[in-house]
Amino acid sequence: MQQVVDAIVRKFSEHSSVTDTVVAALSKLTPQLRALAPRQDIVRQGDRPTSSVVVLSGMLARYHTLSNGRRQYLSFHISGDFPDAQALFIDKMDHAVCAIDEAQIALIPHEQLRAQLNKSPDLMYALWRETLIDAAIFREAITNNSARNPRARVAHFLCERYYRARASRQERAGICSLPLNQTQLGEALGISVVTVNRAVQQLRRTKAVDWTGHILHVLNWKRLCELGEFDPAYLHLKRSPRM
Amino acid sequence: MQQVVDAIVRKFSEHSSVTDTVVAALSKLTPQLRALAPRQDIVRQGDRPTSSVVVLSGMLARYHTLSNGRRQYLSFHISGDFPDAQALFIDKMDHAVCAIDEAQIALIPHEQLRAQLNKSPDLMYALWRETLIDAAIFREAITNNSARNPRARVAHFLCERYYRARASRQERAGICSLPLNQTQLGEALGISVVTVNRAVQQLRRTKAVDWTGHILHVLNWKRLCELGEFDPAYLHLKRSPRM
DNA sequence: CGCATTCTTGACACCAGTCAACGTTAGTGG
DNA sequence: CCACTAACGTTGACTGGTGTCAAGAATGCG
Repeated sequence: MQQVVDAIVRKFSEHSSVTDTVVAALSKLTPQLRALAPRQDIVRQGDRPTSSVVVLSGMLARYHTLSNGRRQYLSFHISGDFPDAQALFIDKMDHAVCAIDEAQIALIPHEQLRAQLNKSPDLMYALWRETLIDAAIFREAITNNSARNPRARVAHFLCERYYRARASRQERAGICSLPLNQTQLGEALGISVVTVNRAVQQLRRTKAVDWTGHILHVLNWKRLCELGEFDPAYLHLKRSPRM
Repeated sequence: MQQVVDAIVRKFSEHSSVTDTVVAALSKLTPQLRALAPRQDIVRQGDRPTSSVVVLSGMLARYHTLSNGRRQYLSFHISGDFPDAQALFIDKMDHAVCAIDEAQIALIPHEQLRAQLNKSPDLMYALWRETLIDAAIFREAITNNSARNPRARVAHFLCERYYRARASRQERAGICSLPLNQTQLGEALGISVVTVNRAVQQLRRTKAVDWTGHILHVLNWKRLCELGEFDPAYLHLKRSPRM
């Protein structure tokens, strides 16, 4: 269970001051651990979850399913993230949550979490802030998918992934795990696989970044930021990680 | 001031149970009223606001400014909306807020609002829920701007505007105010003005909807929903308005 | 009435989607 | 260890949708 508290504390520390009372409140939780297989759904559109998911390892994603069956990925989540925090206050899921690769998660019953939120306002503010930053990331995705060409779109996406991985201090410098395939990236960015492929190759040629076999190599962070017009302000971290 | 409480109560009632204690807490606020001219900014990217905006009348919008100067509209807001609620818990604005047409707003000092949130958990949950629904709308915008063709994109946008206007019970059936021009709609949906124009004309030909001169006429709601693949579930309203 | 803004239209170029084939990689079982 | 397979990445040819540009029509406001 310590593992769960640690993941949440580390994540919350990125944007909030985590006091002892917050840690104490989190320690009262008795989450249930669970392993997910690649592509396994943990929450479906229309569900009314009674527990909140916390990612411990691996990557989870949220997605919409369109009437033609197409899938639109909305966000990707790593250790410490709450991909369905909203379900605490909104009954019905308007999107689904699935695992991208093998993932470990914790399930916290809503009742338990609500009880601790009521006892610790700081915990409540931290989780609220978490959901607000989530919204900021969605806004940036609107802009990215609406106003940038495919190359910039992919570059921006890679910037965000790498920056958030660095912020979580789980990865070595210059490298981060990115267990997606190009089809899925296309479904996130609103472009076809072929276009993703050509954009990735263009980026490789710039020597700013390489992405092969689930590992992202950042070779020239500054240049990659320029290519993606990336400004991390929208992530609202207390301090920038060393890049 | 009653006007401000009314607008907020009406809006919160759409998704939450507004108890007497919530109304009492809201009545303690002493907001400052302000009129905005069309296109006037009220919050700029990078600002650290000390008050929250509540829309009383007219339409406000949030937008990103890109490095090339282009503008990406992120959302549009009407009476009762809190377009910068996030600033209560996130210092620095990652986007700007402006008026679309002539608008009346109320400014509530953060300190005051925070004090009342602490006194009334129900108020806090209602505002939190408000921000969560906001996020759901952003997610839908990602999908709309990434996965639908221009005609469906415009149709979906019109559906959302009309549905939210009906939910606010401020407009007559069949009609709602939409004080945008086609250029702005293009900047919201990630398509060019010319493409917006052609999509609007296609929609007119379907006899499902007409949009001329800042007034949206919905002629065939069911057909419009089909054209826009619109399902209002993501708005998370307690009860659907009569359409 | 005159001007500014917005809407509308057509011509044209090009980017990105689709389709289809092929290459590559990784995992599986014999 | 190799053969087989499935998933994924890559490429080219082609098409069509969407952006850009530019001009003209309509609308609204002073």
